[in-house]
Amino acid sequence: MNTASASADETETAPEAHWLTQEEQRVWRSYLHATTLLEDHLDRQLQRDAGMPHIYYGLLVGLAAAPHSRLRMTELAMKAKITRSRLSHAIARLEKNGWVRREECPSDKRGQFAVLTPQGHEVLDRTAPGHVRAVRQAVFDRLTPEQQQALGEIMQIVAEGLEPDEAGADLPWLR
Amino acid sequence: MNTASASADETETAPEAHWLTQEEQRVWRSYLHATTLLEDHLDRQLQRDAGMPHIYYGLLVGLAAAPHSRLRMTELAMKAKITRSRLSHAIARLEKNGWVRREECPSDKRGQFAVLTPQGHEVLDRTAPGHVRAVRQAVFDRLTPEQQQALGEIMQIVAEGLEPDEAGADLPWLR
DNA sequence: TCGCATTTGTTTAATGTTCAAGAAGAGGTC
DNA sequence: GACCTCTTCTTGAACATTAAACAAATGCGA
Repeated sequence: MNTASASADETETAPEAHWLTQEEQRVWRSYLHATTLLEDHLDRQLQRDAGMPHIYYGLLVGLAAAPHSRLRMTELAMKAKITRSRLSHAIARLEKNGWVRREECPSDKRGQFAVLTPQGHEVLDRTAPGHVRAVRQAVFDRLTPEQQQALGEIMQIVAEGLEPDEAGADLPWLR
Repeated sequence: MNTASASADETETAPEAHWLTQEEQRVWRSYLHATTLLEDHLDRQLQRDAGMPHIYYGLLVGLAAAPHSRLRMTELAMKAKITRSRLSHAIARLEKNGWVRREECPSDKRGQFAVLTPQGHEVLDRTAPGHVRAVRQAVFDRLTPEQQQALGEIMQIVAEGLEPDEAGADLPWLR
């Protein structure tokens, strides 16, 4: 039995609300395969060359892009689309590596800043070219300009759909 | 300093091999945001409704689609695009839940089959509609037919690029 | 047949993530 | 101020993944 296709006696007609059509299935499978393989690929590339997983690398990039290379924990979690708990653990590890340090927030004693250290900057400078190359090879080099544009639009739509404006939305960094 | 943009004195011209253009950066960031949020969303949906993470659910789906609901470990790892080690752990857990059982392979004494149990089937039947609904809401309902088609093509290209035919390719299930 | 590299799958330890709970401060209302 | 609720961030335990090492079987070539 197939748990994601149209029911057996309905070869392919209306996009029944509860199942994916053959074509939708193909698209969805491609999405899962590509994202799984790409995540694995980039994780390995960065683990090998920078000594950290892809998401940790993204945290350093996020800090580097911020004024004074510093961001409140919640802001950084928001940029990275992860939970504050996950961020806490991650920053603890990056701190141990000497790539990030914490600083207290003067205006709000609950708050903490994560600050990129010079060593953190250095790791980025050293490893960014290799990482960009990996992303290019895996993605941009294989797509036409039209496909690149379409990808951007599609992903933005999906991302926006998952972080609605309404209060009470289940966003990772508010959990 | 920005570790993924064109260098400071080059506002935006040729797509320099080692950096992403502004536009490429936007696309890449959208990709990362969408995939991170979607993975989180589906993991939570399935953890809540089916008591397992998304990738485990995918393993059950893979088995359900196979003849006799059974697959060799390596074949299943290949379908799911994961390592055999990861699969071993996952199947151990699913076995403990009673959703999968292992069977020896008669023709190759090293081999093992993973087999979907009746309870495993039952979990899928019970939870598939909710999962399909979540996927629809997050993805297909928000995209035009053209975008859906483009997404399928793009993701297939990326996936293919990451599993080349050459011998010696670093594929998860061969590690 | 022997020897040896390869394939198949598991195991252990280290690492990373999730979940639930909680400490501590902020901010509002009375 | 006293009280309450919400926000911010951390913690510890349970769960999941990765990495490296391994045992056992296969199968190929001498």
